[in-house]
Amino acid sequence: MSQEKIRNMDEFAALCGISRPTISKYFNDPNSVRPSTRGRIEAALKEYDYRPNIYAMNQNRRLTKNIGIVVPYLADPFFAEIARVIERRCIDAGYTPTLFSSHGEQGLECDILDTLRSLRPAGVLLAPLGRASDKKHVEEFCRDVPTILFDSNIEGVGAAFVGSDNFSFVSQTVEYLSRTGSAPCFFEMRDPANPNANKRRHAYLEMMRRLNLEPHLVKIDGAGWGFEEIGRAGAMKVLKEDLLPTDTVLCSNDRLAIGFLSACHEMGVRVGRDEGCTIRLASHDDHPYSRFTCPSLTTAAHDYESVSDHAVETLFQLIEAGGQLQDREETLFAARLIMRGSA
Amino acid sequence: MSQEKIRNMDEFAALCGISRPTISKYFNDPNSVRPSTRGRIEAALKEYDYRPNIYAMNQNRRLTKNIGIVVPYLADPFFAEIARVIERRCIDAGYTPTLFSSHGEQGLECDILDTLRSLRPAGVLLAPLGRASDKKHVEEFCRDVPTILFDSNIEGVGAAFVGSDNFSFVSQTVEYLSRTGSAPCFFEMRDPANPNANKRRHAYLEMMRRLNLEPHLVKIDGAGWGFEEIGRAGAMKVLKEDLLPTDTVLCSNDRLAIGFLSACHEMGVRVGRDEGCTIRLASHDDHPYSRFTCPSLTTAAHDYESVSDHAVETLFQLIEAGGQLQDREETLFAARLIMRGSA
DNA sequence: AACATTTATTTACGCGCGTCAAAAATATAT
DNA sequence: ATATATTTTTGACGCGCGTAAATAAATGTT
Repeated sequence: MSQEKIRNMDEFAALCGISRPTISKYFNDPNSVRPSTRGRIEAALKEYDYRPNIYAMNQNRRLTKNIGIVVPYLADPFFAEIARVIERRCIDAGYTPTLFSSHGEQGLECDILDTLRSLRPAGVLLAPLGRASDKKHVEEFCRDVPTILFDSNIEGVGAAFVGSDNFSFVSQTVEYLSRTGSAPCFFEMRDPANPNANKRRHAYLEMMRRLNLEPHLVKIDGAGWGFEEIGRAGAMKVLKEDLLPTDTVLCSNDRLAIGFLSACHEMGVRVGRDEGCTIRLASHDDHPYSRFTCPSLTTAAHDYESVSDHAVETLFQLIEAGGQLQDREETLFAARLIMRGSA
Repeated sequence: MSQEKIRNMDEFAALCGISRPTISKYFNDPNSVRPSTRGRIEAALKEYDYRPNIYAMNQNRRLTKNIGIVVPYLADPFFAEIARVIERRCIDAGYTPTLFSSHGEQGLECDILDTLRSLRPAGVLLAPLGRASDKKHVEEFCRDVPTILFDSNIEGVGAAFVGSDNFSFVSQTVEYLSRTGSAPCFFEMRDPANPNANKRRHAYLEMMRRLNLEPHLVKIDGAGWGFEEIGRAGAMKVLKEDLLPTDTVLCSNDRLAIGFLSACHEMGVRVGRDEGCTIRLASHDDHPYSRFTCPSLTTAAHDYESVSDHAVETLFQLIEAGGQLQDREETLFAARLIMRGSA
C-alpha cells in the first residue's frame, strides 16, 4: 500500500490511468463498467485506498445510498435485535443504514424524521411509536420519503406495512392455555401506547368467544416504556388484592410478564406447571430474555427473520420502483408458540 | 407558514433581506450574528422552514457537527441505555450523533471506524469490543479522528478514557458478601472478551488477599456476547457436578448472573438470603433487568450519568482544543452497591 | 474487412455552501 | 460629534463530485 494521500477523484483517476467520469460510474455501480477496467480500478483501490467524499457524492446524487432505520425504543432488546438484522441486510445490499431510536418520545420521533428528511435517504424503515406518534408529521414524512412501516402499523401511512400477525400470537397462546389447563385472563396496560396491544386484546376476546369461554381483562395502570416496572406494580396490586379472576394469566407482552414474574417471586407465588405452582403465566413476543426468566416464559415468538427480510425486500422494491408502489400491502407473519416452564 | 419551497441559501437570504454569508454564519453559530439579525433570520425560518443542505455544508466545513457513538453490542440494554444518555447530551449541545453497534464482531467494528472516518466527525465516543478489537485499526483511527474511549479501555489509545472503577465494584460486593455471610467464589468466563472482566478478577483476588480469605475462581467455557446463555450453561455444569467451592457466588457481570439464576431455578436451587436458600448470588453492572430477576439481583451499579456526562464533556473539550489534549486522562467512576434479594 | 454496438474519454457545467478580503454600514465609547 | 470597534455586505473563488453531450476507442457481428 502506497503512502501517498489521494485528495480527490481526479487524482485517483490519474493514478489509475482512467478518466474521472468512468471512476465515478464505477463507484455508483461497479458492474456498469467493463470487467477489465473494473479490475484496474480495484487494483488501484488496493494500492492507494481512496474513498470518494460522501458529502460531495450525496450533494449531487438525486438519491443517496442511505437507509434510515427508526425504532421506538432501542433499550428494548426486541428492537435492538430486529434493528441488528435489518442493518445487516442493508449493508449487504450496498446501502448505508443509520439507526435511530425515538426513545419513546413523540418530540424525538419528529426530530428524527426531520433529520432524516434532510439526509435525503433512498428509503426508510420506520417502526413508529404508535399511539404516541404525531400522525400528521409521520404522514407528511411518508409522502416525501419512501418509507416502509414495520412492527406497528398506522393505517394508510407509508408505502407498505410489515409486521406480525397479532391474532396468530394470541390464538395460539389462548388455545394452548385453555387446552392444557384453565382459560386465561388477559393482563395488559389500561392505556397501551402500542397498537399491537389493542389488536392482541381484540384477538383474546375473539378467541374466548370462539372457544365459548368467559373473557376477563385485567387492566393495570402505568404509562411510558418501562413495561417491566409497570407489569410488576400491576401484578403486585392484583396479587395483594386478590383480583385475579383465573389462575392462568396471559400477558399482552413479555416485558409485562417479566414484571409479573418478579412480583410473583416477591409475593411467594409459584409460577409454572409443576405441582406447588398456583399460577400459570404466558405471554407474547419471545423477548430475548424470556428464556432466562424464572421460570422461563411460555410465549409466542415473532418471526424476526421473515419480518426483517420482508421489510427490507419491500423497501428495495420501493426504491427500485422510484418511491411508489402499486398499492399499500400489509404483510403479517405468523407467530410460533414456544412452550417453556411458566405455563 | 408559506408554501414556497426554498431551494438554497441564496433564495432564503433574499427572502430574509440578508446576505448569504451572514446566513451561513448564523447556521454555523447563531450567536455569532447580532441579536437583531438573528431575530430576522429566525422569523423567516418560521415562515419558510428552510434547512441548509447538510451535504453541501459538510463538504466545505473543515469539521462537521457529527459525533459518532460506537458501542460493542447494542442488544445489551446496558449499552442501549448509556447510548441513549450520550445521544441526548450530544443533541443538546448542538451536535448530530450517529449510533453504531459493532454487534460483537471485529470486522464490523473496523467497517464502522472506516465509515466514520469518511464522515469526518467532529469527534467520536468509542466503546471498543475490547480484546476482540483490531487494536492497530483502532489506534490508527484514533490518530486521525478525535476520539474518547469509554466503558472499555485500550492502553494509550484515544485522547482519554472514561469508565467505571472495577475495583470499586468488586471491593464493595466482596466486602458486603464476606461481612454478611461467607466469602464468595468468583464466577466468570474462562476467556473474557472484555478487559473489565480481567480487572474484576484481579480486584477479586486482591480483595480476598486483603481480607485474608481464600480466593476461588470458577471459570466457565463459552465465547461471544450471549452471556446469559453462557452463564446458564456454566452454572448448570457447576451445579450438576457440584463444583461450587462456596455457597456464595459473585458473578463477573449481571448477564452471567441472569443465566446463573436461570440454571438455579431449573435445578431447584433456591437463591437468596431467606431460609431455605442454599446459594447467595451477587454480581456487577446493575443491568436494567437485574431488579426484575427472581430473586432480584444484588449488584454494584455503574454511575451511568457520570460516565456519560464526563465522556461527553471530555469529548467537547477535545473538540474545542482542536483534537489534541494535554495528556491522556483515565477517569474512573465508583460503583454503588445495590442490595437486593439474591444476596 | 466493414459495419453496428457497446464502452470509455474529453470537455464542460452545475450543485449548495464555506470562506476570504475589502468595503460599507452599524453600534459603542469618548 | 468624532473616533473606534464590531458587524454586515459584496463579490468571488473553491470544494469534490454528478452528469450530460460529443467524440473516440474497443468489442462484437456478419
